Amino acid sequence: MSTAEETTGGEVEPWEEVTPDAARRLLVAAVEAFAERGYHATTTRDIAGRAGMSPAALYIHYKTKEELLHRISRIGHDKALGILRAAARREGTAKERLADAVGSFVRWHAGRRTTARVVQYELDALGPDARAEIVALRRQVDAEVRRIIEDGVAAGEFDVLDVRGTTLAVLSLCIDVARWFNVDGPRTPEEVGALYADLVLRMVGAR
Amino acid sequence: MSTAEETTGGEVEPWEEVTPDAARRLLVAAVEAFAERGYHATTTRDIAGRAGMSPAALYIHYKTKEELLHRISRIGHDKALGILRAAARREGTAKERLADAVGSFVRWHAGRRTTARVVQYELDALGPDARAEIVALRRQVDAEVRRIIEDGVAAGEFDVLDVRGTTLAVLSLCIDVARWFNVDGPRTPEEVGALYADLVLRMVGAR
DNA sequence: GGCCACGCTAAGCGCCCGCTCACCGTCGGC
DNA sequence: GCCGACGGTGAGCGGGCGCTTAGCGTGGCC
Repeated sequence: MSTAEETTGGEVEPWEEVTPDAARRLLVAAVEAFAERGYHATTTRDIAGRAGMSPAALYIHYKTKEELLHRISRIGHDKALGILRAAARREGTAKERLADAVGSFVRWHAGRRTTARVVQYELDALGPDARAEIVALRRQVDAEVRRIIEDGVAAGEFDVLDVRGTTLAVLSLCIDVARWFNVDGPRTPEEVGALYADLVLRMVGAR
Repeated sequence: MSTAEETTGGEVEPWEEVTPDAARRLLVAAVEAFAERGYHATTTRDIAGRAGMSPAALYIHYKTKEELLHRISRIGHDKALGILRAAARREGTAKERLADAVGSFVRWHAGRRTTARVVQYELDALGPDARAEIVALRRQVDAEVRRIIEDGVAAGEFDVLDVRGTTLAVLSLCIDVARWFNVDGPRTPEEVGALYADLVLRMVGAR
């Protein structure tokens, strides 16, 4: 989890773990298509076309279109969870850790918006088994944030009435960035991350 | 805009303006189907079936499947905007108005979750003209919230650095309720509305 | 009672979907 | 130089999609 990977410029194509090369190109094409049009509105011909291959090539590397979504969702959630964990488990006060966690989580959702959009909003298109696996990962994300907030409350740093509800709201706020963030808009991922870190510290009543 | 309409129990079917009866039944069926599976994954046969009609019946009342989505989106946005306006334009301090606006807006997104889900998350499925119309309504929603925050800042009630950014975050927080709210979950729409009103007042640094 | 207007259905058209299959070019090992 | 393994293609299958059309039952009006 290097800092280079965590920055949001997108210089590092973050699908290096997907091999062989053709499988990665298909997966990147699928991410773009799913993010633009949604899973159900995307055709396998469109994905293959973006990857510069014939429709049949897709089925050499993936059993079905759904498997593509599953792989994207799995890898994306792993990445998001890793980023959050790195911030949550560093040294520092609860306030510092929460600001860091929200900042980096938001930077990822804004900077890698296409991936985040698929990961966060196409969950329902997965079958029951795959969905269950992803839901388990989401619970870990929730637990990570909740723990920071609980630490802050215990240390007297935060003033929170409803820890679970506030955790939900904080995550909801961060995740929804993937819906509205516009690459051509006036804000950089860094700016949104800083703004959101401040807003979340206010939400938890950080002193 | 009676208070009865604004409450979230769902006793009042809010599609009374849609006539004749068959057209309303089809529209209600479409809302349910779109909310469950998404626009693209919903078939016209499914909608007609839920309304107890043959597939062809749909086309007597609506030109296309997209027109159904457009009508739903238009009516839903009108409703959401009306609810927000009623709260935003009442008498009271900026703090009271903001709490009221967030509370009622969130209660609507939670209590009428199926409608809100379609309205907020299926925008991209509309064609360019219909989308432009809806986007204009969204700008009015944004302007309404921004005005309360500006009023509060001007009156010295709020402490906000970035008014546009904070407005965006507040709306994002409210809208995303439609994604995660679960009718069978532990929270009522009223509870979420109250929690969120408190969180938003913290975000704007209300004294 | 005759008749039309209207709401609806049964059947189906043309299209494009996800996916398959028979086949092919290339490249490393002997 | 031949051969199998492998990654890829062209063509196309079965099916379900959005939508249309011909025709039918019924209720209101004279």
